[in-house]
Amino acid sequence: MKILIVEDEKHLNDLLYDYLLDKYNHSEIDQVFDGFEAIRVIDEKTYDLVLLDVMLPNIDGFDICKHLRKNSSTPVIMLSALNDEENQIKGYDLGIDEFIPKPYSPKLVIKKVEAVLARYGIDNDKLLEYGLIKYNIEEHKILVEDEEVSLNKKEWDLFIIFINNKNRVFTRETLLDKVWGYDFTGYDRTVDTHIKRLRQKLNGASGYIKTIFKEGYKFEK
Amino acid sequence: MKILIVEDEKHLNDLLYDYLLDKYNHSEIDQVFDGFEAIRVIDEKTYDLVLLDVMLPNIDGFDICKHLRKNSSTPVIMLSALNDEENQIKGYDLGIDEFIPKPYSPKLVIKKVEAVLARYGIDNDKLLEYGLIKYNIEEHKILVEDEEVSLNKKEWDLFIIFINNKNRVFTRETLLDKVWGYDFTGYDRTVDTHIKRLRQKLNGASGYIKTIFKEGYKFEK
DNA sequence: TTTAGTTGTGACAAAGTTTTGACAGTGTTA
DNA sequence: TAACACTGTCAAAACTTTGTCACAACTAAA
Repeated sequence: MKILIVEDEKHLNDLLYDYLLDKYNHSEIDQVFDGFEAIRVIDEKTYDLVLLDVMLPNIDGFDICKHLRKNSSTPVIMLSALNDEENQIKGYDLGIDEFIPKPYSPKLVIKKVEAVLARYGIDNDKLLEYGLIKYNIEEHKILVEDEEVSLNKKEWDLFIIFINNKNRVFTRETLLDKVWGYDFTGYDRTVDTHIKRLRQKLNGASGYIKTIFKEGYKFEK
Repeated sequence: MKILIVEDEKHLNDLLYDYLLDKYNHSEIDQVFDGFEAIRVIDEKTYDLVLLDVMLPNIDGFDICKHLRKNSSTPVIMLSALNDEENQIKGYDLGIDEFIPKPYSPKLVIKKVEAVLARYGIDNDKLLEYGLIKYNIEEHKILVEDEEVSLNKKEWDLFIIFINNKNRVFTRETLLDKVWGYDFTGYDRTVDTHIKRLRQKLNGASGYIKTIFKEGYKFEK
């Protein structure tokens, strides 16, 4: 699940963040603090839900909502100190899902979030996402472009290391230590073979495993 | 930056989490609550720092530390209610970096965290910047005017030397020694060719590599 | 302005690395 | 036990990187 919090008061933003993380603890929750940033992240990433304050530096919540609605139907919960009917109506006209007047209790916000997510049938299925890949480490499950893929032990071990250490370059030797164990006495090309097999299974996401010539491999979108 | 908190009391764990997140707000901070989990995540992911409680369900902090030290030198700060000299000594023998007796103030913990990270020269791993160039050595990544550029090994090695020694003039001979090694027996114009290739890839920042006629090269905005 | 010495550049072949498919050994399961 | 899946090794193929060279472009000093 991916949730974006747009709120310029750091304290409130963090409060929401903590409550959401507590409730949806394997989710990606992003925080931004002004209108420009909000537009930037909205354009880059698709969220399951946006919590949107109205009064923001640079671009206000209404305009952000307008922008968002141009090409997405992501649910929006609007937070506002401007608790008058006119603003609420303006919000609903722009297609928001809930309007929560300030001051609010975080618990109320969580309730509304649950309600909205339920309404859209979005459930907190703990599938994490990285580009084309969805995965759940606990359930040992991985989907690539929504197709379930089954990995062998070594492939899975490699995958876990990569997904938990995105962007980091691993030498073959390090991978051997981590996956095969310190005492493995074989040949370091073995890593290549398993990388090959993992790449094949990753299909469209095979390119996420990058070869760093003469260094090793790294995992990156 | 990646920090792991191992502490079984949810309340204390969250408290540390909040303080750390506030201080290092773009970092990945993971929380685990018992010994088995701790071992699992330690094996999967490489952290920059581990905060480790001693009294834990399943496996205690000392054994976790032992396990961690088998193949890593990640800094460890140990937290313990067992505030006797013997336990502190036991901890330091296992290679921990700091020992903080409970009860502690979160602020003290943050201070110690800062101190340990500084001691190891670990900084909040954003992309470093120099003029038009952004780079992250660990991730083997370089952006020029926000476009990612891929460098070959030799180009990368040259780049690293330059970026770490801005303004310094290097003779071809010095560069050969540093990049190619003392035993390279080739021709010193090889350097020129690689400089050419590096400049081409640096695009708009190509002029940062200055030719010092009859001396060599230097790197400067 | 000329000249000798330096540096920049494109092409290319050699050297080195990585990818890949095949195979055999090992383990697992029914 | 037979069928099957998983793993490590290998060698050949595919691909990248590298060093050298020849010539063009430039620099500095006479």
